[in-house]
Amino acid sequence: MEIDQILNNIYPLPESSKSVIKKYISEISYPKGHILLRAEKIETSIYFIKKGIVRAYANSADNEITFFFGKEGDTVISMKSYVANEKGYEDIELLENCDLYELKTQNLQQLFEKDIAIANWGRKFAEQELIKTEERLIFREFRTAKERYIELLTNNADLIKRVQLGHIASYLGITQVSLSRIRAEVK
Amino acid sequence: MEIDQILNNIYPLPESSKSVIKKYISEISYPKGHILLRAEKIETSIYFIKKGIVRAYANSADNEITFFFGKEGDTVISMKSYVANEKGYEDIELLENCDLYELKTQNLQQLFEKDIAIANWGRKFAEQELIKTEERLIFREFRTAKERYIELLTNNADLIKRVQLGHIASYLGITQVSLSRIRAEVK
DNA sequence: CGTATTTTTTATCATTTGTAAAATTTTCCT
DNA sequence: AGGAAAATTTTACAAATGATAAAAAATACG
Repeated sequence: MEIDQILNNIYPLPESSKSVIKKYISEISYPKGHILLRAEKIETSIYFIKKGIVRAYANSADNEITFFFGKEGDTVISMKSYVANEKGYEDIELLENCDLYELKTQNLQQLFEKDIAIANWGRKFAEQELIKTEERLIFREFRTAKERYIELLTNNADLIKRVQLGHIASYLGITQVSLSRIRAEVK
Repeated sequence: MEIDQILNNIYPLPESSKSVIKKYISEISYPKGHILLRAEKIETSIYFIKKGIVRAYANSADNEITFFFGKEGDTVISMKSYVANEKGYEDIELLENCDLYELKTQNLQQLFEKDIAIANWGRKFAEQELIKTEERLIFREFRTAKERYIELLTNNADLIKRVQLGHIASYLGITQVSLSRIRAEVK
């Protein structure tokens, strides 16, 4: 997906503001398996996915939980670094070879102070991510694991094809063994 | 909590921008039990809590889930109405008599287009809500129900005193019976 | 192509959480 | 204060999910 479309999907920008942002955006590719963002670091870049798929996961003592998948057109970001300039809680791993657009947070922050259209673009970006996160938080509680799987299968069939089931299970909030049971039932 | 402090806690605004916002803010009180925002409506106001406590809950076929508590200094908002101008998924119920500051969304949206400091204030507001929501989504998965209860007890003791346990249980993602079992253990 | 590695499935048993209903306590109202 | 209503706790049982181990299948790679 091209950068113009990605920026516009978040919030339509006047051409002048868009070309200002684009001055600070560069393209970069990394191979499958690369860790793009790290939980222990204050990250200084955000990325937009041109091609490929990534996952965000957080670790506690004994287990690892995948809580986000990003694909073409999605933004990859350590929200904690971006918002609070603090270490995040997530690693981001590339699940395929990826082509990315990179933007330094610092440059974006400066644009927020100077260009009101870009400030509102940043506002819309946060608002949209917020809606998505809030919906996930709420609707997870309303559905059983099986229903959540079927919903993912219906709305994001490609995700299930492109991502290994252990990560999907974690994203759904169940064990891989449970997911396997569900799949046997649903078939 | 006074409106100046509430606005500033989100993001420090220059005096000029703050007085512009304050022109559009009025005070209003409602009694315990009042439904401030409704799921079936596109809401046209947002509120800041001067005094009192509220809960947001969503309904599905058979059950109701509380997913947010707001108290002094917090913002009460139908995020779906505010962001997308669509019906939300939540009702907001006042759990005590409340004193509120009211701001019409439409007025705020107009200020976003004209005043860059206010646009960045709106951006920061969404970003901070996003961080809070994301943390809840992630860390819920890492802790057992008992750990989540103890955490709430430690960090929000007043909430447990001010809110009935059925709502607390729902917020923690468990049944009231489960919470009762946990409380018997923890005591 | 064949072997090693990774991923997925299956089976068993233990634990957690839910459902339903009754008992108890607290709150509210006159 | 007294009684009704609401909230909370307790109990017994059922269902869902987790943990563990091992087998089967798919994939990677020399």
